[in-house]
Amino acid sequence: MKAARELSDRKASILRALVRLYIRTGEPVGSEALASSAGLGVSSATIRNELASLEEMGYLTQPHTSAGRAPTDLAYRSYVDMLPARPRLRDSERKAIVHFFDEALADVDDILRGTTHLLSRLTRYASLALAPSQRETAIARAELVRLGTVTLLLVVFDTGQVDKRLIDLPAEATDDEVDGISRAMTDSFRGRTAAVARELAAERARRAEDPERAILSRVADALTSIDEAAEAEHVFLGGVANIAAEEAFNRRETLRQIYEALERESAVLVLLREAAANAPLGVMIGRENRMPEMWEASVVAAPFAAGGAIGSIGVVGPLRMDYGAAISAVRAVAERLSAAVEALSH
Amino acid sequence: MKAARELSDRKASILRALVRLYIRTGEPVGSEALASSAGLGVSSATIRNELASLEEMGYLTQPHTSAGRAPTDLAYRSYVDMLPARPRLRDSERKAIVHFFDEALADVDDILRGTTHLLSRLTRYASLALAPSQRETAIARAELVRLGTVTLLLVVFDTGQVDKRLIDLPAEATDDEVDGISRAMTDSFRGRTAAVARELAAERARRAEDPERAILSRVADALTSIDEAAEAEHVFLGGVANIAAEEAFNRRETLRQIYEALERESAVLVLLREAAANAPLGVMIGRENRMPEMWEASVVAAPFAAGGAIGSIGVVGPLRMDYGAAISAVRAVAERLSAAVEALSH
DNA sequence: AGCTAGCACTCGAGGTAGTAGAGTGCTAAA
DNA sequence: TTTAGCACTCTACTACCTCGAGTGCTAGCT
Repeated sequence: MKAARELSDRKASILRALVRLYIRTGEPVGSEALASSAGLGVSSATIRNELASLEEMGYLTQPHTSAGRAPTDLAYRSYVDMLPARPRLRDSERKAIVHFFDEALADVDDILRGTTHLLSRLTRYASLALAPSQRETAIARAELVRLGTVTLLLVVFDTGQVDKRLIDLPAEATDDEVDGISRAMTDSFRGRTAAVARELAAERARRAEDPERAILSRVADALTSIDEAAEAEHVFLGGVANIAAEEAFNRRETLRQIYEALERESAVLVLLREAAANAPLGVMIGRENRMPEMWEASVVAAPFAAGGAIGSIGVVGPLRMDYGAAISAVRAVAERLSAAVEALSH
Repeated sequence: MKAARELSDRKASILRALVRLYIRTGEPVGSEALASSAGLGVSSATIRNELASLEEMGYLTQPHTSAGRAPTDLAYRSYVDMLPARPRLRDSERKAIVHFFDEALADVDDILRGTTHLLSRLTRYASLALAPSQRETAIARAELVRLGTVTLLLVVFDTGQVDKRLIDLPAEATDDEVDGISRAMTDSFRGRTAAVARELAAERARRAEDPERAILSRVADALTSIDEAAEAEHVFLGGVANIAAEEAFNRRETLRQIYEALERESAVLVLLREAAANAPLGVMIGRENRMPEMWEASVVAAPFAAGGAIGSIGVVGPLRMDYGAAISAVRAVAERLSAAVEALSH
């Protein structure tokens, strides 16, 4: 695959038409089909010459000599880069999106869960959502709740997200002591991030006597864990059956790998974070993905704002996905989502 | 398919051997293969006669005249019923299970999430878990947390599970009023189920003045929702890539339907609840499942005890799953799981 | 009465051969 | 530089054949 020099206008038009056709049919496209499709105004022979040239440049492949050409990753990349910056959305889709976000009150997690369903209904691809990192989110309340033999550290963030850890308190701690520490925590942690709260707890532990010392150091450990998990725990998937339904994933092994990757939260995290790195929207095509399991797939993702933090949503489909539709859907949903999530915190 | 009369000993042996072989190879089994397999002590001709008879009785099908026989659902059913009541577990598996449950402290949801991974690693099938219904679980703490414009109703159950709902309080409610109600709630809801708490809130709302009346009636609404969602919200899946990897699901459409069903929490709920209805373990084979989407699959599931409530875990695999292995794994994990969850609440 | 060896029969899997047609690259003329 | 024309290539499809796995049935044996 050679370096991607600038394409002539005509090459670009031909490439665009070819990719469009290939996305629709999934069959290698021949020069004749291109000539008779929308007005390129040149004969099939000319197109043949251009196709040979495009192939040499690494944009196309030929399954065999007497077949048409299929796009390479590079071709999809050019195609996507040539798409209009703000593609139009069908009315019915716009309506579905607006309707969804008019719905009942819910917290960020609920909204995101719903968003994945919305996105996969709109696009017929699998969809992903990554909640804004709670690392930057302030704690609204933190407390200890005694349950039988164990105790629960409960942390409520300003976004309405809740995280919790079981901790094992020393047997000699009385209910009153625990309640006292809980009340002190609630006051001093409010408005801080989990990481800062951890430091506060650790420091106070250092200066305290047992059992308070023991309790606070367990709390600090749990807060470390909460801080670390703050990103990973809130990954949502929707419409994964669309992957199994997608005929472009014709090899069993491909299918398996994709499902395996989607099941690893850490993988989804990386995928979404990289794909949504560019505002307002990013597309990762085939081998542009760092994970080999996703080399047969493309990801269209967009970040959304939530207070200071950033979340992201996206869809996963085959290389020959309908990029136009996916981009407009993801983009429109991300915009509405930003608005909805921002509204939550004001 | 005729009624399943009692099988002669020889028919039963032949059937068992055939199913075992078919599970291993996935190919229709012929009389010769059966004769040369483990000691039935009769010739292939005799076996042929028996096979013809078993086919007439509805236990076997023949893809075409010159092929061997494959088991029907009925054959799998007999096979499973013939399996030893308490199948043995391999040492390595027992060790993996014990090791898993020795792990760190976690709440019911975390344990179940981990359990699905454990089960699908052990069996190479997809696995499901359904948390014990919170309908019967007592509330350990309930409170209102103000977040910007909205307010969060937070409910912590004795099992360590947490549920929450955003509610929209009347603008005229002061922080003090909300705090007062929150404190009163915490005291009066402790030890009650969500449904009972709802009644308490509703009744108190009837006797109160605005804004308390408004607040309490919103709380009652949210509690209704929490009570309703108490079962549905805690469904866990693991190892779903195993479904895509399973070559027995050779039709695209089958694969799609299974993924679609597993994505519907309500479907998984029904599936697990029905399959795990019989203690210590239940098996639903193909068309025994109520959902047509699952007619190409089997479910092995077991209930586990959690205080008064019952949860369940299970695996989903092809009709020709290795029932022996699946049953022993599910059973062993369910037993350990019961112990681990019970330990949490004492 | 039940079992089994033997055998004719059936039918799909897999190989070979031939054909149609889609698509190409090249050449020569406009 | 473009294009009509054409020879060439290669797959998909079909028809046909053969092989062999597996059957059901019959006749004889225990």
